[in-house]
Amino acid sequence: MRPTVNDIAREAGVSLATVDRVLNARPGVREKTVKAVNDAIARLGYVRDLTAANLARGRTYRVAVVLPDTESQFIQSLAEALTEAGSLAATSRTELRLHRFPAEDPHALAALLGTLPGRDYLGVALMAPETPILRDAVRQLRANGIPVVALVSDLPNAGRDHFIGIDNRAAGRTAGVIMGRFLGGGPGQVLVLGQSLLARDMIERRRGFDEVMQRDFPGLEALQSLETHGSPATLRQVVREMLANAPDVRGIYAMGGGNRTLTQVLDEMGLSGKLTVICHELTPHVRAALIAGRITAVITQNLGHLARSTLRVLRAKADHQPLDESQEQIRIEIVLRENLPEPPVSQPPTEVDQVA
Amino acid sequence: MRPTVNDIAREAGVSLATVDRVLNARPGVREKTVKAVNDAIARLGYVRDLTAANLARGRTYRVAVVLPDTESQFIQSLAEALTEAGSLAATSRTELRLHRFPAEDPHALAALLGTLPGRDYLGVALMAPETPILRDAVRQLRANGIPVVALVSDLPNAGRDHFIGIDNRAAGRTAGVIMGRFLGGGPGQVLVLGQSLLARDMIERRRGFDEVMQRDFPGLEALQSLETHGSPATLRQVVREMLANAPDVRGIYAMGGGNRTLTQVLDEMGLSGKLTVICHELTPHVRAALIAGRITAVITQNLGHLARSTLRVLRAKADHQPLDESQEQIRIEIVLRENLPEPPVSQPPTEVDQVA
DNA sequence: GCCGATCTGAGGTACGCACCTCAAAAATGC
DNA sequence: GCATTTTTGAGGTGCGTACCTCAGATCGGC
Repeated sequence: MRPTVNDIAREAGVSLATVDRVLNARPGVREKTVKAVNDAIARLGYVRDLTAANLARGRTYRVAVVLPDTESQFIQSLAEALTEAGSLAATSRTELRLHRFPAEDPHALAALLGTLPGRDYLGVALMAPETPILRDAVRQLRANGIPVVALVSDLPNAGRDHFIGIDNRAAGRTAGVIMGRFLGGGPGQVLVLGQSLLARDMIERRRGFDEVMQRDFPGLEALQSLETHGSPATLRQVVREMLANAPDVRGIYAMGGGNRTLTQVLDEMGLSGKLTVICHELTPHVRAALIAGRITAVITQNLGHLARSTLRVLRAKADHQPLDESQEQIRIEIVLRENLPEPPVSQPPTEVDQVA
Repeated sequence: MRPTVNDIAREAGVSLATVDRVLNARPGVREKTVKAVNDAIARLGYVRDLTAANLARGRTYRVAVVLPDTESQFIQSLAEALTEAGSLAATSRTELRLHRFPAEDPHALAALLGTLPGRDYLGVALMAPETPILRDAVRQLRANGIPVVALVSDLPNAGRDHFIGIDNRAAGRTAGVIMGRFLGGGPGQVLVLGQSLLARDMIERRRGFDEVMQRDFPGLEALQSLETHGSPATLRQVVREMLANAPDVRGIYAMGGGNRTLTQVLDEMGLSGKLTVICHELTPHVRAALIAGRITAVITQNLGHLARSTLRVLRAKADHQPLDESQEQIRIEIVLRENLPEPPVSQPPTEVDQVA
């Protein structure tokens, strides 16, 4: 049998109350006694039973996730992954609530964040562009003792407690190597598309991409980034224009968003399968395009891991416990048609228990 | 507050004992009453609190992991990952014990497996070649009510309960595309190395590799597999011989093991960085070789995920609970120098609790 | 309408821990 | 050595569930 608090008390020659004070870092215990208890713990190899501890504490981890209300497949998949992770975690006293805010309205976002402290949340996960207003709102939350983690896109200057997502610069480098290698090092030109050159993740991807292209593939020319501002019409127009005027374009790097429109345009121009197309995020549409050969490679992150990591990190932060960094690191995945993972079956709500 | 069994009892107009019987599928409850209880559960949105349940049950998940005693870096990394996952899971009443068996001795393995039922194990994870003796031993375990999962290399004919690892055929295909693309489609020859052509995973990787090479890269010729039998000397000899006689070799696909020797030989021959080298498993040595440019790409699986998945699957099997298949699927990861994840810091044993 | 068989209810104990109170003991200041 | 403060002990309650016992209710068959 594994040792319990009572064993510790006996072994250390103190009472259960004292062991409890030591274990939970409550005041009123002499240094000497603390040491005696810790020695006993070490000697017996005691491991605290967290399930029992949480049960006794009667604690429920209520956590808020705040996402923009964009209709993009990526956000939608992310929301699904989070919801599913939340429902699976329900058996371990964890509750996840999703909040959406108007994508282009920082004030609405700030207002939403302002209401959170009153709702008994133990932590907040947030995906949003880093505006000054947001920074203040995040600081406010943290001042209220609510840990904040940034999701997908980092918020370094807002003082978030943790960032959950990939290293976008490395992701850009990865896209660069694949593009360069797949094109045999050149010669040729590469089109680069991005929603907005102001978003932090886009900037970093572009920087990483250029790094590799310049260093390793001087024979290839990466053209200036084209901004699409999330508008299909704009995307359609700039791509058509560029491809018509630049016969040397052999590859396209889509740094974010608009993949559906992009593949459509390429199809219309009869270019599907003739260019090396690399994009981000394995959404259902991208998956199909990959299988059909319209997209060559995808740089992506596992949204399931991201969602579960979010819950784990927020719980750890709420408990002031250290993280298993290696588990929380989100990998930069390279997906080709050949290593395409099975599509996640969105599970029907189940009555059955799940081991967390 | 979330509803408890007591709330269910009140809502259904029955006693707590009856609710308990329904929840745990114990006999002695009329159909009608069962339905009443289930209705109440649905109405209140009751979710069983597994932590409390396990606590009350006083259950400890004791799990055995059986690995060959090979000294390879892969097995070693795997053992480390398992140990770490086990120590992190200790707070949730889970105990993992590692057993090793002489790699080339199926009888010793069978004998070891035979002793397991007496040791109060709730499940066994096993990495071993599928011999007839092993098949019988596995059947014996399962006849004793102990679930068995295959690790890394599948045991389909032994009737394992689950396989935890990558789809090796798809992994071979992935290696194939990268090889083909990186070599610009040819012309040229590709060397293929494997420990033993009898091991199931090697066969499948080769099959997948050939599939892609033949279909998509007819300009490239994949040479016959060279067997190394895990012997550095053999590997050294065959590689030297082949490379000396085949000037058209532009790539090497190492299907498993011996990566350390391989990079050494290439170094000695002055070929490092001149060939496209693709191997499996991101061990510390392979990581260094990747950074140094001696290896081009690695097809790997995340051993941390694999270890955690092992524990989750065994617990679920022991509880006769369904799995979250999408979470348990081990991905085929492609690692280049550019998307190399941070090395896992092997954590010092910590006194602090971890949320599971 | 009686009998045995089958269901159901009430209540208890236990799991390992958190957290509370009150009083007793020990250490400390003067 | 006394008063004061600090440390410690003993004990209790509750978290949500499992599992056990025993008595009472209901059912089916005849």
